[in-house]
Amino acid sequence: MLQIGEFSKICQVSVKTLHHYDRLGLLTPARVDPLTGYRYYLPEQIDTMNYIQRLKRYGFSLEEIQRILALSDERELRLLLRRQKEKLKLEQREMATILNELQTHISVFERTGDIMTVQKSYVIEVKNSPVMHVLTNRAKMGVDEFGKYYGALFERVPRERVTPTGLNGARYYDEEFNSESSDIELFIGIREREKADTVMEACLCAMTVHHGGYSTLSEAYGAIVSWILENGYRIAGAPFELYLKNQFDSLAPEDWETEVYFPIAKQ
Amino acid sequence: MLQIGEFSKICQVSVKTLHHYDRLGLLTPARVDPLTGYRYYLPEQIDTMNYIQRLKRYGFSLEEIQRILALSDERELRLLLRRQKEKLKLEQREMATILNELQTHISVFERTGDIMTVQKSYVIEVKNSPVMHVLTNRAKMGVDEFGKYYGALFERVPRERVTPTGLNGARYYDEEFNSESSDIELFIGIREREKADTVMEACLCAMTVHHGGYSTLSEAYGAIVSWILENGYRIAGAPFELYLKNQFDSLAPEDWETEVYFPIAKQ
DNA sequence: GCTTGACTCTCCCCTTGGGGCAGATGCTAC
DNA sequence: GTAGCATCTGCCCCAAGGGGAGAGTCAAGC
Repeated sequence: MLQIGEFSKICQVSVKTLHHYDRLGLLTPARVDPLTGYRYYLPEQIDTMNYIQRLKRYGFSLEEIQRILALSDERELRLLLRRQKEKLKLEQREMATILNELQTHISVFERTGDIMTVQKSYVIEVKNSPVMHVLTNRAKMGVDEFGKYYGALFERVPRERVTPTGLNGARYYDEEFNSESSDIELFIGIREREKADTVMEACLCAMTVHHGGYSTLSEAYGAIVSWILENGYRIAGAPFELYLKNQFDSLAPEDWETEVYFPIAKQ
Repeated sequence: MLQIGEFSKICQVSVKTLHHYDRLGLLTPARVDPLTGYRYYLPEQIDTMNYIQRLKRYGFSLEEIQRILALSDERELRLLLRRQKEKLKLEQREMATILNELQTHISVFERTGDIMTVQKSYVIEVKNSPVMHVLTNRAKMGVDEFGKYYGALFERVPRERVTPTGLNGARYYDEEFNSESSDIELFIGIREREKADTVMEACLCAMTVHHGGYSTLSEAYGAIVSWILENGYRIAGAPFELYLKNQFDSLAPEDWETEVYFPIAKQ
């Protein structure tokens, strides 16, 4: 039997951590002296501890680790490991995108000497939005469910024998930016006016083109809104985006292009 | 002037976050009504908010961001951005290593059907440690200062005209594994017995070879210690490691090799 | 047998970046 | 005048522990 200090040294974790895991029920000592409360561990528990540390490195939370330890189904475990791998890969790609963004930022900063240039370079245009015949799908959704809802929308294309124009986008009705549940209307442009759910008429808009991944998209929104406020217009409707170039064109995030439109009217 | 709700929508951050930033002094509203406490923001503050979100994506903490916003020195800012880039790159490399580890784990698991195999594959040997003549440097250090202290040690090689054998390692005296401050003795093996600081005599050891990066090294320690406890030996001295293959051989972490030695004696 | 120092216990507060809710006002429109 | 939002402050909560206080425990030395 090992005292907590010895066990902690062998496993290279702090005593605090062992207390914590005991309290969570994640790794309870083999024996706890009922009089003194001293914790005693068995050598076999070193393996369990190493396994826990390993799963922690893989990015599982302690709660998930606890479930994994209690798991008897081998297939389920396999599934969880694979899913975690995909999650790590995704994080890695996101980190690569951010690194790219940071590199761009540094270059622009060193060239111009202004730290804000990189996010102020939006050219705002006032023009009529294009007329579009669209299939639409409006729902309360989280931004992570975008793909799911878009999929459902695209399934209608062959079924209803329509021809996509390639102009796809989304309109944000309640702009709370909850990110977990917003009122979003997805749409895909089609040629056939008579088969469309809606015809989006032209309307006067302030718009700009956003280059890059969606994490910086709010900067485009900010740029347009401040332009509107500073130029004597007011927002006259829900804003929408058109996805000109994105991941479905097999492009890296830094090459994506998105048009952001805000319907406006003179004050 | 914008109310907090409008400002929050434009910047796509929650009202809670704006309250939080106000309390931290990170982004204070341009005007706060002294009677009602209502916060009012200027359109220009949208840029600041976007800048903050950008720095947050780059991985700066809110405290760091506050310092950056207060910064007037352009060179210092450049330095901070570059340093952050290096930090992100390091994280990215670490994530790649972990992904590799996870992939190996999944393969071994699918081949053997046992989730623990991958960390139980240490072959423990009982043998005499090699006799080594070494230059040593014992100090309280954090694991992240390893490189620094090793550098100092290697500078002595040309100065004292000694010939490295390529057997380098470290001995851990106080095995608290504080990771921030441990009593560690670094050593590099040399040919010349008479010029050595210490001669490490052969002693009976339980040892194993660890393959892979150092994040899993504690599993080797755990494996040896449980073997010692289960086989009627006791630990008879401070353990040490020999770095056979590592980053200085331009190898990826998964190809590194480390020998771990624990001096032992019969119970 | 006593003391000393090392080890361990529980309990409470702290960290980061906010989220959620309660109860109280404020603002605006009808 | 009042209904329905918007907003305010204040309090507790999350994960994964860290730090320290104050008290009890254990083994060794005298």
